Amino acid sequence: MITIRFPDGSNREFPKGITGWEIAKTISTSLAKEAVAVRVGEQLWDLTRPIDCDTPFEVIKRTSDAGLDILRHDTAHVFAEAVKELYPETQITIGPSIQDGFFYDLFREESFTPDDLKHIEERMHEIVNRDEPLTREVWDRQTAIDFFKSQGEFFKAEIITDLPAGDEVTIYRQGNFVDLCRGPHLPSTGKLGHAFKLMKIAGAYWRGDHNNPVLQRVYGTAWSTEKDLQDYLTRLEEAEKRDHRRLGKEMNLFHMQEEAVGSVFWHPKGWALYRILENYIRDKITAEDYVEVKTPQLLDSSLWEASGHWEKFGENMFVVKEEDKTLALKPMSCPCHIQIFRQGIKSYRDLPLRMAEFGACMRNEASGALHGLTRVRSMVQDDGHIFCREDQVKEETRKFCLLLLNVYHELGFEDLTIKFSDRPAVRAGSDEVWDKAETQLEAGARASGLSYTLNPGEGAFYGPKLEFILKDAIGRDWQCGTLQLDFVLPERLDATYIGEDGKKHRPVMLHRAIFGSLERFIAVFIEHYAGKFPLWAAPVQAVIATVTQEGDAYAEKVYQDLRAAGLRVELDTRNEKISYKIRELSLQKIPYIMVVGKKEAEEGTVSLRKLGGEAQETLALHAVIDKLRKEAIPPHKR
RNA sequence: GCCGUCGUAGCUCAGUGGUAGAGCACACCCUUGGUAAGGGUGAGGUCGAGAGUUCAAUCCUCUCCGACGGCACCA
Repeated sequence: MITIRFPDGSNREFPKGITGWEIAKTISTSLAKEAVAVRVGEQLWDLTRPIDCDTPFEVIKRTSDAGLDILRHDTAHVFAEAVKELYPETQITIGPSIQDGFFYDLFREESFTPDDLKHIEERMHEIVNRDEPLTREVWDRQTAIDFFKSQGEFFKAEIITDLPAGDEVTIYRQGNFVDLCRGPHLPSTGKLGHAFKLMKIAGAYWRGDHNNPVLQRVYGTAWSTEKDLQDYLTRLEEAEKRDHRRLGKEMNLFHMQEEAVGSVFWHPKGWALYRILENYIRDKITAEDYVEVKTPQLLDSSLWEASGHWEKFGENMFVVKEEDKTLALKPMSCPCHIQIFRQGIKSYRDLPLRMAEFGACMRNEASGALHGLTRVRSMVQDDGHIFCREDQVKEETRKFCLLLLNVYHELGFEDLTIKFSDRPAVRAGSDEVWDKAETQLEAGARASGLSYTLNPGEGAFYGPKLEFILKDAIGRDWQCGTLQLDFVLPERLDATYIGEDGKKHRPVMLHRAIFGSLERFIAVFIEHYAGKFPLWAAPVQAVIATVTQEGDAYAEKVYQDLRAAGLRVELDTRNEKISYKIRELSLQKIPYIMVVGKKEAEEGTVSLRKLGGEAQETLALHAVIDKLRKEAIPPHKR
């Protein structure tokens, strides 16, 4: 007999060699039905694998995270089996589970088409219906390698060859399909169910290296129930509706075109939003004793050579030849800020010196990297550099973190994660300097009450950094804010200050941004609010819409009064029915519609309708002005 | 940059080896209508660019440009 310990702490005895599934059945049939695997000690095991010794034990249900993971992995196997049945010449490589589903990387001369995916998906459903048992086998390594080679599966053979020497080579068999896999898997394909769907085909390099062959990657989604699948597909649709590229067009905020790839044409409403956010952040940093500067965009290559950018990022810089000179458009503002710092002699009394710029930067991003406003070639950073002494790093870090948290909070973002990236393998500066830098940056982050995850080895070559990551509506993470410690640039560009001792010292430089780029942040802002901006940030805060021409004169007065009160309003006196105007203005996501007709003109009122609501309230004109003015106060002035 | 898909009216999209169509938007007319689409008429396109095949190309082939989805990249 063996003793099985359950998660609630209870123990029970079972005969040696009992399977996890059998144990689950003794608890309840519904649990056994929900079970996809079991946890035996630290490991996840197949339901059908015999258990030989005393162990902590837990049933993994299909709805749990670990369970879903197994389901998705199983779906990948069923996918691979279907592919091998339909297109036997295909080599299969890896097929892991990922967020919301799985992917499988395939090698085949011919491209898979969307039609092929349909056929594969149909075959997958058939395989599920066949209810093929999955069995686990432990193979000798060389046997496995030879087997896969004999099957023409050279990628698989390579994977096995590269497995760590001590690892067991386990094989899973389902029907005629044999695959290398760590497991665990469901007892049979029938248990998988039908809540999966193949989504798209993409290219991916073998082992993620662009020197390797390109494989065809098929993405699929898989869930424990068909309802979950449906919900997921609905979520995708909803996310698409708030895609900033779509809303940018629909709301007439901006556009992009062939002649300016990677750059933005801001339309009046988009530019209004841009200026509102720029001015907001300007207010915030001014209150924190930043000084704002503006530096050149076109600079001689000698400066970039001195700063190290030429060597390290030259490929991403736009270069301009001018007679005997070589100039480059700035990809970032830091070297320029050091030039300002270097003007005149700085004293330790001048530190910390917080220098900010809305810096227009150009980076020659790879064409495939461009994406709406989130990845552009021409952008404006809410850049800033804090020049300080080493002993001021902690306090400056703390201050910045608090400012950033406050800004994100005021703008409505609460879902924030932080990564602390420490020294990379290739770096400048001594270990002693890095020790100090990491310790202080960490201490500063701690002092602000932030929790963060470690991102080992991902720091910049000149110093460790904090990355602030927002989650957008589609669930994508966006790195917006950043704080980077830099001991190298001040050295390279020879920034000094005079210390208390009367001698020259090197300042430390903190590179920092809250939005990152205005463009990217606006994209995130649009998606976060699905275009329904808070009143203070809405480009057009209200539209006065007339019912008939009888209301025109009064509507004009309302319009002028609202404008005089500092509100961004428009007047809609078109010859259209009021319901038509309401529909159109609602689709434009105008926060308030003010309906003005004969009745309102006589009473000196407006009928106010809030976006998303159906109820209206009729208020005196002055009351409406008060109400909107109050609501339109930016968060930092409340 | 790489792999794949796509590019037709301002927008969303249909379509065909014999030089094109819908809905919305736009213009004009009728309508003055009270909270998510009133009606009529009209204008609008070198079918992304270039080359090739063909009697004939928006459609087939190739090259280029761009967009989209991934991959790689993201100081």
